Amino acid sequence: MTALAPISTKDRILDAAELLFANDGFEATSLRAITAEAGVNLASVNYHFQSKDALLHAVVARRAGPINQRRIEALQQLEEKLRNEPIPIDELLEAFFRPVTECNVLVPRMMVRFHYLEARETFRAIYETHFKPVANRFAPALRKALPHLKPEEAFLRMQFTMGAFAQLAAGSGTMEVVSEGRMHAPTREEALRQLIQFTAAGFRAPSLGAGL
Amino acid sequence: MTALAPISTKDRILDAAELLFANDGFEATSLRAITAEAGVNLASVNYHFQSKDALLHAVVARRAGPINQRRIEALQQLEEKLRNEPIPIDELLEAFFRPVTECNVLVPRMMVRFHYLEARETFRAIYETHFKPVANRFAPALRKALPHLKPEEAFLRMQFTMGAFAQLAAGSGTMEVVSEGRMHAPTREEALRQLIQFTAAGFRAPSLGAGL
DNA sequence: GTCTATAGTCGGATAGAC
DNA sequence: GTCTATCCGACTATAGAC
Repeated sequence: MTALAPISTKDRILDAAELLFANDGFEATSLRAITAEAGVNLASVNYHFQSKDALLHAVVARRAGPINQRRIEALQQLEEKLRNEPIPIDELLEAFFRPVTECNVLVPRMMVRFHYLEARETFRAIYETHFKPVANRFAPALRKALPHLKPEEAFLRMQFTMGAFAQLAAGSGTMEVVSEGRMHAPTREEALRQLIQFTAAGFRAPSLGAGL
Repeated sequence: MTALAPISTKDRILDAAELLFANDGFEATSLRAITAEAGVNLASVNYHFQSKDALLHAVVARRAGPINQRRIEALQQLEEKLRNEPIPIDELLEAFFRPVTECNVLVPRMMVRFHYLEARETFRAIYETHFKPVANRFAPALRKALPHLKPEEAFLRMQFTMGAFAQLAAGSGTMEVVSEGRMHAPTREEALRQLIQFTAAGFRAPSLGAGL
């Protein structure tokens, strides 16, 4: 049924915008490119959404909702299973990242752009709305999992982790390009396991103590 | 002497472009914004550089040359000191990242944008010219330092590392913003040490073996 | 809801005087 | 080398017919 349902103009626009925002960035993507990709009329964007900025919000919101819900569900399951005991860092990381890797590939790439590298005010608003609440939900469990780290260290390492993930999400075919075809890209599952292996070890590394 | 030397129009443009490209991105930065920031005439950009793309190349080239030279010098010193023995991964990482953190803060932020997230052909060319040669120079030492990893794993972890660094470089005041003022940002030296601590531990983590 | 047509703005780049 | 003035294309957004 869903497979046969006709795709509305609104959804065609959202799909095209997601694709182009993820691949080319927000500034570099024109509404003309989006409507051409979607096979719809230029004016329909301003009819269904009010502006390019509002379209961006809609594109993010469509994906962020389900992802964040599954993140929180996964965290709740871990909390119930371990009842007050600290959740191992690799399980926390999996709860946070698996919901992202399991959805459309474009989404993480797009989110990465928005969360970290586009500087406009719009992206700040998106961060506040869609990312911050989840981060706050995970923060206490993260602190309990990392008693050996000072808050600043834990925070910095969480940033490193987000960056490592971003790198993974942003790169489409990076491995083939850089290695000039000698290596094959990992599957999503392999990449996720490698990410967790790498970042969990980073989190477990001793505190640097004095200084920070 | 250098402090009193008058700043040429060309350099004023390069400085302004670096600032704005780093903060707002290439697409979002207009030549008009650059010339306004630099306090020079609009037409001077097309006089000194031929186009916006060529200006971008010039902005990157001015910084990438010295940085890469110091990276390779640091690597050579390690190679001479250790004579055929593998270089510890944390020393390799320091040789690679310290030259970047020691220059103007804007540069890494800008390079991060260009290396990973702006999709245009221009950025590919910049990568090929300024980044790939250094990566190739470091690659053998990296392999020797990581005998427990398969090539694909080592490569993937190097990507994670670049992402972690990118996150650090891209965020100006991220820690203050996200923690709502409860934490202070680390100094550059602290941040570098934390980055190396984190990523070196990630590299040392056991291979995941089968699968990848 | 979907189109055409266009307003109004801003972008990169250039011509030509000084 | 530096300016003013301008071309011309591309952009977002909207008005108004259907």
